[in-house]
Amino acid sequence: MPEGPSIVILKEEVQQFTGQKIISVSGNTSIDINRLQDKTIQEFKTWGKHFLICFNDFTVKIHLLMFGTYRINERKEIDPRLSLGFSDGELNFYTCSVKILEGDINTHYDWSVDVMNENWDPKKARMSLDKMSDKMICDAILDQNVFSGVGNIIKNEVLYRCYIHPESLVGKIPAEDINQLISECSVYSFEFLYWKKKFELKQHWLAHTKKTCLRCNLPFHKKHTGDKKRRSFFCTNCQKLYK
DNA sequence: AGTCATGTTGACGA
DNA sequence: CTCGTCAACATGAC
Repeated sequence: MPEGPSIVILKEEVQQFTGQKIISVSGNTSIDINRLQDKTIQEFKTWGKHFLICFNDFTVKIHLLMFGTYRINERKEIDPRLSLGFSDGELNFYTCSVKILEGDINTHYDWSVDVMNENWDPKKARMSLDKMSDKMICDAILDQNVFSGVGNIIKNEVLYRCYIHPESLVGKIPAEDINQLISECSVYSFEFLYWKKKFELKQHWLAHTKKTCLRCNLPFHKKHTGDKKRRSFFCTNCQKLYK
């Protein structure tokens, strides 16, 4: 379900509850949910794939992992991990990780590494990559401390767009290409958001799950690459391997 | 029907 | 203690 853009959509969809008081709370999460009772939501935020429900002096962090889902003013059959009731609606989360972050949320997150945040700082990504020269780019792009919000789909699409083989070593990729990769991580994330809202994300995939390269018509390669062993779809004819 | 995946954490062992 | 590996979690698409 979730890469960064999907969590941005979630944030937009729950805006009706900003400033609302939680009048009932339940769920099978292990956190102390009583703490949320009668609290007012100050703000919803996201940091990459993290969905943040901010209160005065603490924040509930929700991570949907691979299979998490949510419902707004609806319920699924299964028990919610966390359910928040308001005077005029409810918000339900299923099969996700729920944690509490104490104090000022700004002390927990560096917003400048989130590719969809207004404070996103490409130069910072550049500096981080410079320290990872022996890593494969497919792993570096998925590093949430460098490109928060980027997931496996975005990884495959960005590498294809930039003509870079996923197993290329970060330190061997020309500076110009690195800069383009960094830029595309953010640019593609916003395109992902735009297409996902129109329910046409998949039809815009050029690499992810594809069997043939639309540029040269040769078959794609599918391989679990890097330390993370995540699926990569790539064209060895069009995407250059720097090693 | 069985396999696999848009992800991360924590336990365990070397 | 630290590093690396891997199981665990849990749903739905194909």
